[in-house]
Amino acid sequence: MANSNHTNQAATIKTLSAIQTEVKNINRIALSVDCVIFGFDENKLKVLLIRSDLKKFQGLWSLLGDLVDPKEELDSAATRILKQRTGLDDVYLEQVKTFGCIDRHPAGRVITVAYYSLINIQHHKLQILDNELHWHDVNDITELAFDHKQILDTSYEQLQRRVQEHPLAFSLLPKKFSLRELQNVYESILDTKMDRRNFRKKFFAMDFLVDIDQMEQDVPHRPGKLYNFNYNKYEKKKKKWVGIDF
Amino acid sequence: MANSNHTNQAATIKTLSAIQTEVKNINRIALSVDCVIFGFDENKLKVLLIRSDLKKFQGLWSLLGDLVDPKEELDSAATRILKQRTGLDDVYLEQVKTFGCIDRHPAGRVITVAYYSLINIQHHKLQILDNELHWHDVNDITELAFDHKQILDTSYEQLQRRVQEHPLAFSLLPKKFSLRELQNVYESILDTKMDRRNFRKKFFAMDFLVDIDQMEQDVPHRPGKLYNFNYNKYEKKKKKWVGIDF
DNA sequence: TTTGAGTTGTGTAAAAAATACACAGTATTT
DNA sequence: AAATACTGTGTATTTTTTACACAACTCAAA
Repeated sequence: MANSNHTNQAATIKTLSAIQTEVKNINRIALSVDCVIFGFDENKLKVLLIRSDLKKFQGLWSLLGDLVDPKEELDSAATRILKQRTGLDDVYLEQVKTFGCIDRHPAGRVITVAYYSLINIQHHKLQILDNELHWHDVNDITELAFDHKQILDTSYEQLQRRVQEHPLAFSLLPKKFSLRELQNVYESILDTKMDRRNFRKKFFAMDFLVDIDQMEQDVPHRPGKLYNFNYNKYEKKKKKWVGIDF
Repeated sequence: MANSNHTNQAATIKTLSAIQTEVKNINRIALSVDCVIFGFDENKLKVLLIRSDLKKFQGLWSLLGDLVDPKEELDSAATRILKQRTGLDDVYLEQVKTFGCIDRHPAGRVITVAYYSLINIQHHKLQILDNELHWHDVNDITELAFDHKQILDTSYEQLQRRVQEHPLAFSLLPKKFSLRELQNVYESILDTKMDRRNFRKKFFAMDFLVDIDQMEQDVPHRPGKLYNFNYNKYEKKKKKWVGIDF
């Protein structure tokens, strides 16, 4: 096979300069990072999209992405994009998958590393003055530029799996939240309804919620208690595994 | 930020040729695929390694990888590497993560997409005549070339999670297997002991195992029954999800 | 042929977790 | 003052998970 840097002949040790020649001259591919930025508002899971800046996709929305600089770490590129677009750093960010279809980008071979991030829309609202940048209901999206619909779907599926096994939901909420808000996050991400009493029982039993002795404000009904999530306690007590279940 | 292909100024539509110029001239990075090939033998989880063909890492073992050709799909590159090294196609293969540290490769910026695959060592034994290619106990590995130890660790952790939620274990076994062999796979991957009767009960209750009415041969003790895994039945009946659990 | 080693195959009782389910009380709006 | 929309709480039932023991079988070695 052409361009192999490993062979199965014993004792074929390549020099570094030979490899360098290969790396420099032959197999170079453009690399981008795309961020699926999730938020939660109006009891719906949202994703932040921008109008495509490519003529070919004019009118379509796309994820927030950028080329990776050759001197830039992947995670740093994702963090940079987030910071540029939302003004936020210190957000939950996780690599999802790398998408490398040959013809996914009209400009040539561009492979992209997808990340998703979870942000608290309230903290962020100020930043979207730009009317080419908008929050969209995840479930209303049918078409996006490039292969971004596929990237969104994959990220959403990963979020659905992860949110059940890790305390991600809190990243979509303010530091103080009511149990109803928390349940709404789960119900919208997982697209299901849960029993309110059992939901409460479950979270109280976990014992990671801190009752901060405050009540909701400005709700048009009886206000509920507010809680924090205690990440420290979680880190100490989190369980290792579960069992075989498929 | 330099090289941005998205801006937050409304109505900035880039032409395709402008983007093409960027992609061609600036942000090009070499791309490779590395495969973590897991096997199961002697009641241990194994990984297939090759002696590094780079002088800098002479003596160290490394994962099986190669540069991706600009005209090659990522999955195809992984499949190709597997076919080259093991002679097998039609194996379980899954993308794990992309590793992009700036200085991970001595030849310059090379980012690598890691895959893991699960193969049945028996089917494969013939192919390793090459004494630079060897199966190693996963748990005995302390150092590898490049950042391959980190890639292995990440892949192994992902395998541990996945094997509990998906029927992967069967890919490490022959089509016909005994329940003890199956339990040994789980115990070695998860590095734990399980109760034999409860293990059996669980798998029989799932109802995906087919009793093929054959017995183990050539075992130095009372032979057990052999089973197949019924993937069709699994695909039809697999559960959607579980619940909040962390 | 006997014995020891190493395994197979099987069931039940107890504990833990998940589920289903109803009503009185409180803040807000009209 | 009435309507709305939520809060907060407990129990009984079902399901799942866990812990645990023994007789029978095959092979290999004495």
